[in-house]
Amino acid sequence: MASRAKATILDIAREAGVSKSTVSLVLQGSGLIRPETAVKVRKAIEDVGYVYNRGAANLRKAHSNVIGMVINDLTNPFFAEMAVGMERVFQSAGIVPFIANTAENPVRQEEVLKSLMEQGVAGLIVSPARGTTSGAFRRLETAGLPVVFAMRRLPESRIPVIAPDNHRGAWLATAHLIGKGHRRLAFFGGSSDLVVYHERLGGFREACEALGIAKRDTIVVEGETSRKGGIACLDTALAAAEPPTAALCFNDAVAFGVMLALRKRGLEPGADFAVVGFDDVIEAQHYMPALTSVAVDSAGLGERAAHVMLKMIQSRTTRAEDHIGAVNLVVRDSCGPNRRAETGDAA
Amino acid sequence: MASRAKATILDIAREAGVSKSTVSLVLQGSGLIRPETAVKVRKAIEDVGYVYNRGAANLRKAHSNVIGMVINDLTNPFFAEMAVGMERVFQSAGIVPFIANTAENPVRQEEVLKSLMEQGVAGLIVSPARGTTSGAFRRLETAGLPVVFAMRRLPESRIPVIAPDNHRGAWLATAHLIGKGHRRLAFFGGSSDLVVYHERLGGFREACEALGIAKRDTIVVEGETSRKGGIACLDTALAAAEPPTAALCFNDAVAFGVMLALRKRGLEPGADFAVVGFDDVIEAQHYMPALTSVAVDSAGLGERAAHVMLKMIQSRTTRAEDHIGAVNLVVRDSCGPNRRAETGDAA
DNA sequence: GCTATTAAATGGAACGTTCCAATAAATCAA
DNA sequence: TTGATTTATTGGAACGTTCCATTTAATAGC
Repeated sequence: MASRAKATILDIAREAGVSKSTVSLVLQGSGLIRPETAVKVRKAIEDVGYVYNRGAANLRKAHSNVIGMVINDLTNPFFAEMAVGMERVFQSAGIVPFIANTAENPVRQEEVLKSLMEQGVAGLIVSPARGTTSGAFRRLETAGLPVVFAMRRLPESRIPVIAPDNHRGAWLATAHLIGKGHRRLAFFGGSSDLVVYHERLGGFREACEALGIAKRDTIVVEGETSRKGGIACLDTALAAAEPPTAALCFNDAVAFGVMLALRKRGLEPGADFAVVGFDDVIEAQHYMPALTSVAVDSAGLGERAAHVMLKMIQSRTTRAEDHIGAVNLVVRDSCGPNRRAETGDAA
Repeated sequence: MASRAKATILDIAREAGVSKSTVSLVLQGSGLIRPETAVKVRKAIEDVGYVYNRGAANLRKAHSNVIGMVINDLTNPFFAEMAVGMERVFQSAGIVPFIANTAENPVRQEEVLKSLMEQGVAGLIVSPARGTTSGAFRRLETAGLPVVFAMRRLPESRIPVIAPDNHRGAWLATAHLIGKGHRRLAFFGGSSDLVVYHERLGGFREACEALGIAKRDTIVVEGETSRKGGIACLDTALAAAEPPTAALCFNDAVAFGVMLALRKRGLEPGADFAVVGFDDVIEAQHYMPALTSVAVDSAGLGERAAHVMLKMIQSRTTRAEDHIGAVNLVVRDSCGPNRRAETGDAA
């Protein structure tokens, strides 16, 4: 009947006519108490509207069952899917993940990290915000808290990372474009303060070199990793003297922007200009034309990251191996007719 | 430096040569301590790698600065945007929101709610999972915790709700369709265990009646609120003896599915069959054809909900007024040529 | 009947904070 | 000087749990 002050274990004890220790034992499902007593206690718990105070408990136990997931952009379905993947495995491990969004803001990230620590989380999975300084994680490392990075890494840091094989993904996509006969290629979107950017751009560059595209026949346009960014990139690139005929985009979002901008200019994505995305979000297959993209299995990587975290917590270590997830190119319609359907005239 | 055991306020006190009370005062920025002392203490805090234990503090203070946001589907951009809107206002109020995803699973929701309560949150904003029983919130109500529902409401519950004007939105959309000359209309997607469903369907029904469409010329197909669901709905509807020529969809996701299914049948959305969505997610304007949809301003509603929560916490009440957000129909290309560009031949 | 053994329940200290009441030191009024 | 006032600091109790060491009750062995 909801008395004003919050009910505690002592209220239950009084109600049930036992000691607080007995109640505590019941709460943790100990087999030491007589079944009838347990029933009586559980009834009292129900009656007084008790809610367990985990903060008080952690004061003694020191080991909480919550872990924090710090995500740089929840509105990007790519990261949302990753988060959901993580949740799945934590749930079945009886761990409650709390998600916090940083909106790519390092200051916000700092706050969020602090809060999560104060709350006494058992571990942290972080997809760092753009522009994060590695100093931000020193404190967590010295605190001995298990931390793993997902999707993104920091330049010089010993924190384990779960991420896709960005280099190879970019390589595959670039090779695909070249295989379609394109000779002037662009790399659109992203910015150089992201390690991922260098990985993907590196794959692009290496594929170009290996397959005989001169560096002067490539153009790299940095930009926001959003539709808006993609639109801007295309505009910049097409203004060049010898504009590219195909682009590898940092991101699916950028790719969508590029396709939009193409249409606006009366150009048909696929036929007049080839575009490849990266991440393969669900929308990719539903766009017109369907986007060819590098699939990275974000949910799978999320699950992987969660498993690594669980293992770290279990073995009370702060070290773990990096995991580089396999990628594969999903060929759809945004680079022109599909190879299988072709007679093979693409040089 | 990282000594093994976690540093406490007493370690700092020892390090700085003051009492624990002094450290506590410094921690909460009290003006009572001499500046030089404060500096000394702050240095010690840094040196020992101290992390504040909010659990212990809450044991005395009882008022925490974290609130929980329980979201039914984070992978739906509509809800993700709402969450981000909430975050914005909480951030500037110095409150840390923890997000938890229920994936439309009432059992999961129960767990998440329990965890959040145990963690001692100051309030809860919930977008209830499908099939939530109102009993799930009784406990929270009796615990005297401020709770507000966002976007969705429960059948018989006195918890304040922040939601769009679903009835009016559906009415507007339906009227638009009828104004375009359609005489056989469909309502696609959603299921009757959602209150929102009844609101939107009600608007649809009322508009039909008011504007002279007989009930037998309408068809209502329940279905998943996803692309997949939309595809299924269209298939069902077109199999009818006198199939509809236009549809109001429960959801943008459903609408995307319907457009996809139309294309697969060689029908052109807009020209051969009109479709209107609901929610107006960002993708709506980027699809081909761009989707006409009822804009509900999810981020704005999120902000509104957060403000209501803030006010409730401040005034330590558990009551608040409902807020019904204005909606408006954003006319794009999925219902055929735009009125303004027309000569007016649509009957 | 008496002691051993097992089973069930309990009191008390500890966890890391906050905050009240108390002290100590410095300043002021006379 | 003495007492009053202000400023800065401090000890200790309390918050709601857990868990160890103990007590109490029940059962068994002889």
